[in-house]
Parts: sequence; C-alpha cells; structure tokens
Amino acid sequence: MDTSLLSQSRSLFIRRWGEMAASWGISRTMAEIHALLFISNQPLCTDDLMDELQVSRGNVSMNLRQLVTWGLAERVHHRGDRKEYFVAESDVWAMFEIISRERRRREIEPIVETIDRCRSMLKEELKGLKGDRRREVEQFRQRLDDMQEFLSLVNSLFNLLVKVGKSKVGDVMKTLGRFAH
Amino acid sequence: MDTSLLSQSRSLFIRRWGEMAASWGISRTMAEIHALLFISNQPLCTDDLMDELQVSRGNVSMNLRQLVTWGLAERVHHRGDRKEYFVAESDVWAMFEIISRERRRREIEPIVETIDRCRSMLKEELKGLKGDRRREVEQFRQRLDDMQEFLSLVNSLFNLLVKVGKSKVGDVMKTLGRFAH
DNA sequence: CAATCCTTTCAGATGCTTCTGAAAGGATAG
DNA sequence: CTATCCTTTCAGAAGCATCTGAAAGGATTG
Repeated sequence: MDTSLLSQSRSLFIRRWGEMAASWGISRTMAEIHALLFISNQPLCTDDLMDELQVSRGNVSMNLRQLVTWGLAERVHHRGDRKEYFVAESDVWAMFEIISRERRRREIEPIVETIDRCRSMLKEELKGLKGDRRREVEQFRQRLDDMQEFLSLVNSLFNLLVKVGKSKVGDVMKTLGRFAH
Repeated sequence: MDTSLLSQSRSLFIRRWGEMAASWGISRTMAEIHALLFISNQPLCTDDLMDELQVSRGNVSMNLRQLVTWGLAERVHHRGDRKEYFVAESDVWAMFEIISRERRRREIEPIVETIDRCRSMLKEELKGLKGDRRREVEQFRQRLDDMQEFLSLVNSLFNLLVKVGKSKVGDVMKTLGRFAH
C-alpha cells in the first residue's frame, strides 16, 4: 500500500469532499468520484474509480452519468481503447455556477413559487375579512412578503456573482468592504 | 375541516418549507415546525404542533429543542399556564445569519481545514521530486489552491452580507451591478 | 456472426436517519 | 405528600436513500 504524503492527501481530500456532500444534496459516492477526477492529472476509467473508492461498478456508472448530466464531468475517448475515460470540470468558477444553479433550482425556486401562490390566495381571502381573523391573515402575508423579498435578493446576488466571475473578484471584494465597517 | 384559503395557504407553505428542508440539512419535521411557528401570529404549544402536523409528541419535543438551540425559536411562558409555548425568529435576516453560520460551519470550514492540511503535506512531498510524479503533485496542489481561494471568497462574502444587513442591501446590489457589465 | 470487452440497468439488500409511543423525569397545585 | 400536568428521553420500528451484483444491452473486433 502506498503511504506517501501524496497518497495520504488524496484520500484525505476525497473523504472530506464526500462527507460534505450530504449537506450539498449530492450523494457521498458521487462527490468522491468527482473529487478523485478533480485532483487527477489524467482521465480515469470506471475500473480506476472502483479500485480507488472501493465501490461497485453499477454505483460508479450511475454516479458518473449524473456528473456528466450536471456538467461536472465529461467523457474522454482514447484512440485504440474501448474504455471510456472521464475528467472533471477543473475551473472552480464553472463548478460554482453549475452547483449553485442546481441548488437554486431545488432550494429556492420551489419555495418562491409556493410563496407566490400563497400570496395571491391570501389576497383573495382578505377581501371579506374584518377583525382578528383579518389581522391573522395580514401577519401571515407580511411574513411571506419579507421572505420573498429576501429570496429574490439572494437570487440576484448569485446571478451577479456568476456574471462577475473570477476575474473581477478582487475588485468586488474591495468595493464591498466599504459597506461593512 | 377548514377549507378556507387561509388554511390552504398555511398547509401549502408548511409542506413546501418542509420539502426544501432536506437540501438545507434540516429534517422535514423540524422545518415544518419552524414554518408553522413562523406564520403564526401567536405562540404555539406542543399539542398545537402535534395536531396540525400530525406527528408524535417526542418528535415535536426533540425538534423544538434543536430549533431553540439554533436560535430559530424561543420559549414563551403564559402566566397561569403550565404549558410552554414557542415562537419563531421572525426577522428573515436574523434567520439568514443563523442558517448561514450553521451551514458554513458544516459545509465550508471542514473542507478548508482539510485543504490546508493537504497543502502542507504536498509541499513537503514536493521537496525531493522530479519529473512526472512532480507534475502530478503540482497539478493536485494547483487545484487545491484554486479551491481554497474560491472558498475563502465565499466565506468573506457571507460575512459581509451578514454585517451589511438589510438596510444597505440595495446599495450593495447597485455596486455589484457595475461589475457585471 | 460469434467472441470479446465494456457499460448500463434495476430488484433486492443494506445502512442511515427520522419517528413513535410508552416510560421516566420534573415541576406545580392541592 | 400525592395527584396532576407537562416535558423529555430513548429503544425499537419505520421509512428513505444508496449500493451491490448479476443479467442484459450494445459496440467493436477478428
């Protein structure tokens, strides 16, 4: 067994990346595969991944498919070799864009849509109301409004960040610093 | 059964908030309890929550405890009533601060710490290396550097956002807009 | 077209998280 | 001190997401 510092770092990083995955809504193995591809300096095939991560062929196959679908990995062919190889997206900004789009789609959009529906229902409901019940509905509506305002802010921030991108980040941080005394 | 639009909106919102919870690393029931408290205009007791959400007493108790620990809910006592009541934090910015702190603690800090360790291991490893293997280590190190730079940016952005808070968000957005031609 | 090599699929197994409900704990009232 | 009321705890049950491995699919080769 390889006990070099290189090998130790590899498995340390892969394991941690996998552990984090749970909170990112990505399965542990999918994240480990992605980590391994990310730190490799050459494309890897299914067997490489099975060996290093100790998981089944089916598992690797399914998770690779999802990584490719997301755009976090892509297929690579070598002349004279039937096997398929894979590499990871290597630009962390592109990764950020992909992951944040995915997360927004799952975490932000559904709740925004629901809040919209609720708001119009409550607007309707308010028409004929007086007194305590009116106050109840109004409070509910107020909270939904606050939440929606906040969520659309978060949304635009992400959009901006992605647009601004790597190159201008230094400037952005400097400018933002002014707001935070 | 109450079929008013108010009641429909309530359960719609609660259900959706709960569904989202999975991706936020919060259990469905914990999120539903939080949602119900968030949209109520008065403190609720354990039985209220059990009735409306159809979950067991133990479940409510454990999740309330966690909500209180996080600071997303707090206990309220009524004179002459032995029961404990609960209200949710109602300021979405405070909620954001709490949740983002928690998520960073679980999602960002561990990987940053791991990257640090890996980087120093690789630095050590590089000392006596030449050729292909050196190139392999160098690529790994480069990717870790990129990742770390990115993560610390995200970190400072969150810090800034929390500090800047509600009041100045408009300004921040306007300024960011300039960078996004 | 048969053999070989590799990938994909999916039913059932596994393991992890969350939930239940009953028992124990603890406070207040009489 | 005992009864009452409410909360907390936790072992086992249930539910859910992930993984395995074998079988089927599909492509290339000789």
